[in-house]
Amino acid sequence: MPELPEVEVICRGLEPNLVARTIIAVAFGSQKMRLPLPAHESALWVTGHKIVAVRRRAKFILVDLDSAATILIHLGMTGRLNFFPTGSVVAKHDHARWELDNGLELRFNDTRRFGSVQVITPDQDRAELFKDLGPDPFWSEFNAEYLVLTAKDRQVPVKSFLMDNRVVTGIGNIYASEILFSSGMNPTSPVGLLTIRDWRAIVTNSQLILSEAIACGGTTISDYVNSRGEKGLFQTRLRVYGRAGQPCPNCGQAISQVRLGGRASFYCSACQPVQHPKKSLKKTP
DNA sequence: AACTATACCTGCAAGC
DNA sequence: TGCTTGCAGGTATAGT
Repeated sequence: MPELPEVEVICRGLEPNLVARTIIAVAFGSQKMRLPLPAHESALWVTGHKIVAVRRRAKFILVDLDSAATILIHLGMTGRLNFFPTGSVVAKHDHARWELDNGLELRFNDTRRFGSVQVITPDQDRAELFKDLGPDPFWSEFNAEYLVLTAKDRQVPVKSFLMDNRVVTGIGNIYASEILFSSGMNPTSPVGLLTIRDWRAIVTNSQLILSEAIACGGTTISDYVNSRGEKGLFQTRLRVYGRAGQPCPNCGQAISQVRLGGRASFYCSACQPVQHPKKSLKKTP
């Protein structure tokens, strides 16, 4: 469900309602998640502690506590975080509940259970936790020079590359298609062929589209809602995602669909032509 | 090392 | 009205 904009919108919605609240009690469901739910002993770091910050790293939500522990939440495809009155009826797929000192409890609901909830204790190495994650699209480290270097001699389709956490975090299946459309790049292009100008366009458009999507409250295709239960609006601004056969907003030609890395990918074959190498890469014997 | 396919889950829509 | 099939916003892993 959620990519960077949706997770960011959820974080911003949670922040004023969580910071300075104390967690009174914690309850977990019994169903298996992608990662095991926190062990019982972890309650020591959570129960009776005050929330000091709510942050985002990649598609993770970090809830920092005054115990110096952090609750780390990933929403997977269908995860939601919403507030309910304490003691109200628990819904199907509610897997975690944090009771607060204001009569509300925060609930993590996740139909498909691809999400995760972890408690990071103060002794755990935070750098180690995120060591395989690339930069956020809004960081200065995400720039054309970095991308040229990282893509050098590689053949992966540029769309799969943009969705690779180790390269850049937060760009998922919807926004990858949108960013490449805005950049005039064919999603199948092998990354090694892109020029520094291509990467500059991709960096600029990534930041532009992701910030627009945040401003619109994210994209709701079927079930995404923010922390107040409201849908996003960016789905009305999608230009290619989910629009196979419909006219390209630029040139009117029918939008094409192709499967890359097992994911549906949308593009205009006129506005996003296939890349051709400028020079032959063939070695002369 | 780089790349691809698959697995993990539930729910929904489309096709028969 | 069922039943089957394929597909969905993510990511870790096993295999080529």
